[in-house]
Amino acid sequence: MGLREQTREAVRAAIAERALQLFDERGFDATSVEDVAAAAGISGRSFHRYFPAKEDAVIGDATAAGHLVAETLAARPAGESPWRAMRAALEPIAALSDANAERTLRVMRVVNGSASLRARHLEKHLLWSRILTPIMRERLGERPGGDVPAQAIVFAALSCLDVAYAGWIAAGGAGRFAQVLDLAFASVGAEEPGQ
Amino acid sequence: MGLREQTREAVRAAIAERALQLFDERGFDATSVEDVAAAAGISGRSFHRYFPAKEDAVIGDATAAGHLVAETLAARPAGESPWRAMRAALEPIAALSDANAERTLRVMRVVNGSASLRARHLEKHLLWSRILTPIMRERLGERPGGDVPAQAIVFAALSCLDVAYAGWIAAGGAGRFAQVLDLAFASVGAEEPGQ
DNA sequence: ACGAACTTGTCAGGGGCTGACAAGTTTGGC
DNA sequence: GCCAAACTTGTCAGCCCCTGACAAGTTCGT
Repeated sequence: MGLREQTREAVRAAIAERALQLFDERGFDATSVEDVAAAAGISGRSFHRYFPAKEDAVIGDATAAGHLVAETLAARPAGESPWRAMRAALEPIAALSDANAERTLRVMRVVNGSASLRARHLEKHLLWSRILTPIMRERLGERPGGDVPAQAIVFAALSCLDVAYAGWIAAGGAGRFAQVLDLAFASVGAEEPGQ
Repeated sequence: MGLREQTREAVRAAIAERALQLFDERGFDATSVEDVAAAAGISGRSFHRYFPAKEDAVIGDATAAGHLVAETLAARPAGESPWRAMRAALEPIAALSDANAERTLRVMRVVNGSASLRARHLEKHLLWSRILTPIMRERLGERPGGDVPAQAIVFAALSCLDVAYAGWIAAGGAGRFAQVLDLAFASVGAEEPGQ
């Protein structure tokens, strides 16, 4: 990686840090891009050269995390039930969330506080599902109904992820996140799905 | 209902109709509020007096449908499994979708074609969940983990609803929507959830 | 050192949305 | 029918998000 790209990444991180701080203090909607840019010492126009949208300063890179989950899912043993495999595929996310509990809580608190951030967050799920659904379909084997079964499992799992985050935040970040995620999965899924 | 309120509702419906038509033809993002307003014979400012946001002309009243689902869920027999009860609670929505298949398909096609419309659509789920979660919690009885189990079931069910819509659209609206919804539910849910 | 590649700020402009205000219309009591 | 109150409408001004274009400055590889 060139030096230029390296500094660019550093500046990017600095802006994101400043942005998260301001959003947490004053609220996402009550903080303009100009505010963030000024706090980071750049122009408003330059902010958008680092982040296509205001929300992206909080959400971060969605693709990377998506592929991490996809690889984990693809590596699960074939005998494992779909639902259990999905839970396992999300383990890297859960582990990261527990390892960086403080920051994760802050981010998710900010995200949950704004409709446009929630929206952007859910678009991430849509992106993930496009990667995960083909893997899940292969795992399910021949079934009628096209992508519906695979997609239903994937989205239900991602819903569990979000519900777990909400529950974890509601508990003030007490306990391990992975455990809350387990509870969410156990509340929904079948070990042996019908059809 | 007063005469004034009646005409207001009629104008509202006319604008929504015109808007949906334009959005379907040119795309949601490529159509400005001004365009819709001009097509409806009003000013852009007046559009926002009928709809708080551009998206609302497509999405419609979210609260009404939410309460319909909530009432149906509350009326399900206590012995029924949570997952089966959720499926039954969505039956009014499915029935409406099948009864107005043409329009439902059009709306969902437009919604799926724009990120901001998808976002608005998912905010509706959030609203519904706030109504449904307490009912589901009561149905589940005493469980550890606060709202997590109830919320996980609710959101997983709403995910199935959306996946079913996507599947139905992908099939060009062939067959009954309720049947696609059944498939989605069967792919995910347990009759007897753990914990 | 020097040209190429990249970054930055400024300016201009489109589009969503809101508050304020004046002009016009409808409503309900008389 | 008449009139005051209530409501609707268009216009104007303004904030904010986001983008393209351009000129000025900086950095990189040779």
